[in-house]
Amino acid sequence: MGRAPCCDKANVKKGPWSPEEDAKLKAYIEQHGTGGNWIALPQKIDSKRVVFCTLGLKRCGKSCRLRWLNYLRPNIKHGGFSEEEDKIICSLYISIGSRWSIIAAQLPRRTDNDIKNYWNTRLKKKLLGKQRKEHQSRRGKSLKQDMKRSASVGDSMVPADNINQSPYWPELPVLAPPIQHSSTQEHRIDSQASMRRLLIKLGGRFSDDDHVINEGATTLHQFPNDSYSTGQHLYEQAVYVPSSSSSSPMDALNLNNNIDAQFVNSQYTINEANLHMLQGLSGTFPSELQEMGYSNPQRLDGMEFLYGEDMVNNRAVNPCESIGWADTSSLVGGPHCASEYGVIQQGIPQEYAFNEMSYPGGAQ
DNA sequence: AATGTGGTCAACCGCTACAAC
DNA sequence: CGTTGTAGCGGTTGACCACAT
Repeated sequence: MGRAPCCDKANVKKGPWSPEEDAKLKAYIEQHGTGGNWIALPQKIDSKRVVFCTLGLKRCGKSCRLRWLNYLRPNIKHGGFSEEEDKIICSLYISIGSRWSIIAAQLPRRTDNDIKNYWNTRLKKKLLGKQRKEHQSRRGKSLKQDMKRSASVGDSMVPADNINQSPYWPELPVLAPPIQHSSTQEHRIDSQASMRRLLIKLGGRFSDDDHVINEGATTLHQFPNDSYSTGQHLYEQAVYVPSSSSSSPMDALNLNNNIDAQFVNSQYTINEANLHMLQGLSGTFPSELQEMGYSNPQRLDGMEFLYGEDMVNNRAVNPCESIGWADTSSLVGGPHCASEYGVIQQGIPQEYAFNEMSYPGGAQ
C-alpha cells in the first residue's frame, strides 16, 4: 500500500498560476512565513483569507513551495544569463553533473529550475555546437591527411559509402583498428587519459565568441609536458587530490559555502572507486555523449573512458571494466563529488575554471 | 491564412533524504 | 528501530510562442 498523497489531488488546481494566486501566496508568506510546513500552507491561507480574494488557495503545498522558490521569492533573476554565468554553469556541470541546486547556490539570485532549463535548452546545445564544429574541422584535417596517406599507399581504409553517413559528422573518421589491451591497468590508463581529454574538450566549447580554446596551447598550459602517451603520470597530475581535509577541493575553490557538507568532509584519494566515480560523473550527460558519439562508435574520440575501449571498438566487454549508463548514473553524487571539483578544476581550461574571480559574489 | 515544427519555460511527478514520533 | 510525513531535488511534460513552409 502506497503512501497517502500529500494533498487531495481532485481538489487542487494545477497548471499556471494566476496573478491572484501569486498575490495571495506572496502576501501570506511575507506576512507569516512558510511556517515550516508547505503542505499545510494552502489550508492556512484558506483560513486566513488573505488579500484580494476570499477564496482559498486550492493548490498543492508542493506547488506553493515551487512557485515561491522559483518565482515569487524576492530578488529572483530570470533569463539574461551572462557569459560569466555560462562558464560557471558549464564548469560546475562538468564537475558535479546535474546537481542543479548546488550549481544554483553558486549563482546568486538564480534558481535551480531556471539553470536546469537554461542548460537543457541552450547551454547544452551551445556546447554541442562547438563540439561538432571543432570535431568537423578536426576530422576535415585528419581526413585530408588520411587521404594523402591513402593515396600514397594506394589503398584507402575507408569504404566510399562510409563517408557522409551522418548529418552532424559529415567527415567520418577512419575506423581505428581495435586496440588490444594486455591488462586492465593499461585499459585504465587509456581510459583516464581519454576522460581527461573529453573534459578538456567540454570545457573549451561553449564560449559564444568564436575563439575556441586552442586545445593544444591550453592543454599545454594546464598540463605541462602533456602527451596522451604519458597516461598514468599525467592523469595523476590532473586528478590527484590530497586526502588531507585541509586541502579539500572546496577549500581550493573557495566554495566553502552553500555546498553540501558531505562534500567538504569527504576524503579524496585516487583509487579504483574514485575512477569509477569519475566515470559515473559522465553518466550525467548520456544524451549529449550519445549524440557526440555513442551512436557511432567511430566517433568516440575522447570518450573511450565512458564505454571502455572495447565498447568503442564494438567488441565484447568485460562487465567489470565497462560501466553502462544505468550503472554509471548510480555512481554520480555522494560524498565523492567534492573531489570532482578539484579533479575537473584542474582538467579544464583556465578560461572555464571555476574560481572566486569568475563569479559574482564568489568568495563570500 | 493555415499548418507544421522546434524552442522555451513553468509546472508537475516521482523519488530520496531526513526528521519526528 | 520502524513508520510516517515533509522538504527538496532532478527529470519530464505540456502549453505557449515564434518561425518556417
